[in-house]
Amino acid sequence: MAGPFRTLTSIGPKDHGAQATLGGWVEDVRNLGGIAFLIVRQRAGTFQATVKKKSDEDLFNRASKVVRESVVAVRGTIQRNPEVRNGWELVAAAIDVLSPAAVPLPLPVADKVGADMDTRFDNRTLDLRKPGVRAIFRIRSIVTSALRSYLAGQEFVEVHTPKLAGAGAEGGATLFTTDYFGRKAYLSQSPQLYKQMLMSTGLDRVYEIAPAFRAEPSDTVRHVTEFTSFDAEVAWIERQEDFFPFLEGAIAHAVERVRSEAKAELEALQVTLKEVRIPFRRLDYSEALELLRGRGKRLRAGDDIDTEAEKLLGAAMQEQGHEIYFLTGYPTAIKPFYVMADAEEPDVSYSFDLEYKGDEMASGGQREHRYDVLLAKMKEKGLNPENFEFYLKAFRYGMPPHGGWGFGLDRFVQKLLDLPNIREAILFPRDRTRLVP
RNA sequence: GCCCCGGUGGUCUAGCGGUCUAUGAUCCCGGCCUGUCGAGCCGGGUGCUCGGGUUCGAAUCCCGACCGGGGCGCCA
Repeated sequence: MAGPFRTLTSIGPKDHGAQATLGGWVEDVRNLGGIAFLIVRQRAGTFQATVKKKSDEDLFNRASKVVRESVVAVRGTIQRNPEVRNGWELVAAAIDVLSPAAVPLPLPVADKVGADMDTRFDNRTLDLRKPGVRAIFRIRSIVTSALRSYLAGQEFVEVHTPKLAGAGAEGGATLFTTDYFGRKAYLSQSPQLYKQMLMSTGLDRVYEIAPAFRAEPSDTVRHVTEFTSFDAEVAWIERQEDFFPFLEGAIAHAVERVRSEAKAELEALQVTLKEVRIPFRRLDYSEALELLRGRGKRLRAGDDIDTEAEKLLGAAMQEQGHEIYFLTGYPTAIKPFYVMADAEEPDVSYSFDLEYKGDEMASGGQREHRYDVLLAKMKEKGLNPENFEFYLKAFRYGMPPHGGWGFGLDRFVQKLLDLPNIREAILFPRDRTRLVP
């Protein structure tokens, strides 16, 4: 099927002499006096349209005046030419400006100067015209596709839980509120409660890739107020390690797919991806404290691992060849009510964080499925069970043992591609100050 | 929320009390050029975030506001 517009990738020197119409954004106009070149950008790269003054002076004059970044359709003859970058050029017979670009551009697209992040996000659609910026989102798409196909192969069901909620997940401090026909509603900060509820139904392996909202006024390169969470929950486990292979497999598969399917994008970003070896290293909390002590950082048993400690551990693991590792056995006291405590040592919980290049990618663990214990822990954490009746109901009539994780997709893409800021991995990021575009 | 740093043409920057009628690049406009591909050459164009203060004199120093970048806390 030959549409009116040909893609650059469908054309080569073999088409020598053929008529074609190509569309794109004019990246540059070079008028050399008697000959002019339009460098036109498409999804996959650029092609050159050539106009000679002596063959069509009117066309030559109009071509020379096209404003950069305008959308044009160029009709002409494909001419083989080894001197040209693609090995061919389009000798133009007609050039239509389908949509002119205004002057000046608020952001340089193909210029030799950069732009600040703020300027770029204010003009994100122009920013995304740059091949390196777009490459991030082609890769992100491969990642989500790989996660889905891997888990589908493990008999997971993809689910979608509500993002408007009448009660918070684990408290209330970090929730955005909104008006719901005169009632107070919240934007979901996590699918945690819902995916657990599903474990009581027979949909015993579920995952969800969806937005989560946090009203934390965080101001860092790894926090945004709206992020994409890759959550999963697995029932019929005996210990949390039983579901680790699913997370490991999904990540390894995603990296492999990116390595094989995004070679051009990785090159545009100047990123080399190493193969991910599974299983990942498991580092126990107490082992981590000892390791930190050896590096001059003293934490008392029960303390949370702060950012400095996290970076130190990351460096230590990296030295041992572990770019990615599980940090297991966090103190029960610093974990939410739904995590299960160790049967032998109740101060230690069946929980973990997944660390990647010094940053937290995921956290999860085995959940408390015993109704009475769950209820007691909820009260212990100062939560009112009445607000969670809808959730507790799922535990009252038979809940299998289960566990799962929440994994930050944006953060993963950031670290995978060594991006300096999580916002780079999000098309239209939302942070403390940015709500537009 | 706290701490550090910063706001100069459309964009990215130099300057950090007078000689700033503000640097350079990119961009835009005009001119030259028939093979450019980071095109080249010549000429021109646009700017000190805002409000107070210090000073003979402020882009430059001080205070405040607003905006931005980074760190911490929190976490995905």
